[in-house]
Amino acid sequence: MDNGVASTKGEGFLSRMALNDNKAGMEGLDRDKINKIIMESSKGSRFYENELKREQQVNQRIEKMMLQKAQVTEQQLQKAQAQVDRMASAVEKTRDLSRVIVHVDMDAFYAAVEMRDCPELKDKPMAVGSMSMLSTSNYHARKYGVRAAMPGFIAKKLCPNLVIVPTNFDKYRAVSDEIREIFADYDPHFQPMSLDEAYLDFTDHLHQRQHWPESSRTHRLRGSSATTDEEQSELPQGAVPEVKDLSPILFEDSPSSSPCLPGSDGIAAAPGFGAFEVFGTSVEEAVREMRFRIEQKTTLTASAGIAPNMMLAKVCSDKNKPNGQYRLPPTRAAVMDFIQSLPVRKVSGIGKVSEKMLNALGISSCSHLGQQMALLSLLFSETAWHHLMQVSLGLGSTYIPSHEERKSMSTERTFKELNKAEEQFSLCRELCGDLAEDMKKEDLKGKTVTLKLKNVKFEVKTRALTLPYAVATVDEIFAVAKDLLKTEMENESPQPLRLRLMGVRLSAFVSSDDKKPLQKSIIGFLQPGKTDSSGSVQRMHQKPEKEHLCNQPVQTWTVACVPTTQTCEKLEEVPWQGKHRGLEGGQTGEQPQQSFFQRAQTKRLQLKAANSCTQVEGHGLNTSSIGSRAQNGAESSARAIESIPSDLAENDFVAQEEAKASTSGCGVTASESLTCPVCFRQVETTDLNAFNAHIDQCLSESSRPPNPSTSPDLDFENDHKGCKVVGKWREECEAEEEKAKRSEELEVNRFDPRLHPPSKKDDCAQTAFSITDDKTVTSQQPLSCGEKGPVLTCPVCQLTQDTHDLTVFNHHVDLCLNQEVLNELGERTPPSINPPANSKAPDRGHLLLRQASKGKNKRQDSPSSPPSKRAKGFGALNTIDKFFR
DNA sequence: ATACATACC
DNA sequence: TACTGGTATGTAT
Repeated sequence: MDNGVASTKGEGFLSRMALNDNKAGMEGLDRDKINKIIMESSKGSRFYENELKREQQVNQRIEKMMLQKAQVTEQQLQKAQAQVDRMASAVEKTRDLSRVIVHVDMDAFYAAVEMRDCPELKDKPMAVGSMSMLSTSNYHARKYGVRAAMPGFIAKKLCPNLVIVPTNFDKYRAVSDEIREIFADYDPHFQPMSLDEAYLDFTDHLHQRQHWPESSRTHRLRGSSATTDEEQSELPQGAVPEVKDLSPILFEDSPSSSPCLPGSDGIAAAPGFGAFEVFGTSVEEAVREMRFRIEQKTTLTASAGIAPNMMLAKVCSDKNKPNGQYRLPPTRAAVMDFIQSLPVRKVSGIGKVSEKMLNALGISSCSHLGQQMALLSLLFSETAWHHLMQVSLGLGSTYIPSHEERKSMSTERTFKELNKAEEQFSLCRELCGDLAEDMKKEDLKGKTVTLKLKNVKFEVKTRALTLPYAVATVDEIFAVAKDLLKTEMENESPQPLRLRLMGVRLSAFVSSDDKKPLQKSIIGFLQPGKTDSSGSVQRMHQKPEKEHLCNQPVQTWTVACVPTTQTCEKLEEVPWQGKHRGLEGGQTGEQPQQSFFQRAQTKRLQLKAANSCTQVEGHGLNTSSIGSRAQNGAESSARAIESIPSDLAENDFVAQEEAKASTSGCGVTASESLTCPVCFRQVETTDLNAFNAHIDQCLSESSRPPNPSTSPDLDFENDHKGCKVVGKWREECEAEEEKAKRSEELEVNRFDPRLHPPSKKDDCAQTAFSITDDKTVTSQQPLSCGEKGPVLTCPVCQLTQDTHDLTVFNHHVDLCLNQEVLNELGERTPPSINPPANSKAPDRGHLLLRQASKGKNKRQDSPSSPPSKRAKGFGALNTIDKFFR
């Protein structure tokens, strides 16, 4: 506004507040009038004030961008253009039009369910939600500008007759289960994005379908029995018109007619009734059939998009909404034509803010996107402009990635102002309880606790702390969360926190046994020669139906642009359940014959568990120092490794791969197709540019750190013979392996002699085990090196450690254990790996000491002051401490 | 690692 | 009576 940015759109009000008429059912509305009402309802509210602030932040961001743009020289632009062109043509070669991806989306789902169950509502404008917030609205209501994510009270102003129905998730979930059963018939590995939405890969179904007899493509109209029932009995009241009547929503101007209406193709005219419909073998017929079955089963309609990739399918499903479908033919011409006029905002992943930034650059449609790519590459981050380039070319994921394990779990609640410390703490505890319950259901533990606070001015804060161990119980979570909360109170003191929302989240999951992913990657790295086969074995474990993917160019990095939202509800289906499949038999404690190292590992895990318990109980926590100490050399070196691939992505990958192929025994394979060292699939090209582009894509995804929870550490369970193929673990192993292979630097980092223990023996025979039985030793209260404490002796290298910090100590043991594995495997591995036991290492004790003290520096109070004392130190918070006695 | 912002349903 | 809740990811520090 002041800076002239907002005026680029010619609107006098906040763009963030304005009606989003992007969605279906919102065409041809009186936007100005609606926006006026929205503004009037909002103006002056704290919410509005906060939106104003955020709007200005966005404007500043845009201003900054424009300044940058102004400084771009013609020369830079030309250079960028050349790069963009090269990239584009390389990426172009990875285009795959062979898959048939379908995105299905129920029409106004919650509202439709409610209307179905309450016919009174059918002709009325209605919405599901509350006076505070609406989840969705029916199409009647949309005509008034009433839509999802709008507060009910504003909706009421737009449409005084609006009926608001409270949400009933159990019901939606039940319906969702019904439609998912149908989805599974077309793609058993369909990916639900929420209760009402899913991606399906129809490719396989269509191949089979070609040979299906007509009877298998015949479906009954509205019967109580299953739709695939072959029985030829006539329905008592199966007349065609009734179908339309039963439909919960009347779409007068629906772009496509209901499949069972007269006039549709393939109606099987059972005399007089038309009780059956036969569907053809084409994609469109198959999708129509699926939608038909959904409607027959649930009385609800769905829309679908058919396209060669996920991004396009998503856009297409919106095209003929409601109750319609749209197919984008799998030709480059059709795709490019479709893309040109597509508003950027329609693309999943480009939201309000991105749209506004692009608009400021004169970009509103995808054709502009392509035209401005050079500029975008200079102004946007690499991931961002790569994504935009994909979009501009109409590219997207051609396979539907299965959801991995969840990465976080949280609970949050909004309430009327809460400003009493005691109430805030008790609420916090309640939230922790809820979260703990949910965590238990999925048998998860996490190391990072995040507290989220929103004050009455709608300002949101998050405060996080990462522990050296994983937690899951109320007490454990609360022990951390309450300290985070306390800290915030102190910061605000003497004013009270005036909260309107509080939330608690757990992340940095670790499998229930608190295992670590790091070690197995080393095994994977060392495993000789069987990379290719193990790759496919893994895939058979994971997703056998996707074997064909091996021959596909996979635009892995575009996955990031695909919506990855789970659901709105905690009890939603959890695809990640069963992630331990195939691992159960290999748990540490169940091994009949454990090696010394296995026992050591077991013991260490027990120790960790014990620590978590001790820490939660009693001793006032000094949690603020824990997180900073969680790092040590091992972890930082792991991070260094992970950062390498992205750096390398800048260079010529192929050359490096080829150089290494002889020693690593993998990488470039046959002459007419190349094996991607990241995703391990065959890329059917001999063009190195195309191949490099493919790898770049894969890298930008794989350079993300692996999810610890996907990788229970089986290094010892699998004995030291190498990488056994066990479920997902293998997948991780492979990914790590690939990263490791990429550079000699990796070896340098990974096997930095400084990280390896000297092999000389120490005469101190005391083992860690006897020590760790001492319950006074916890990583919670690390003793500085100068302090007296039990001596810690590494059970592997037998050396006394110059630390009393169990975190540091455990990492040392980890390293030693790794070393053992390396030594053993090293005998069967190319000599490029030095047996580090022989290397002359700098004083390890010194190294650890340095790390320990680095952590100590971050402590806020003296290490010698017991945490319990510190907890009592808040004069202003006496009542709080009392509260927690 | 932490904080914040953006996005999706 | 006055603007959600759950999850993921990107960006900056």
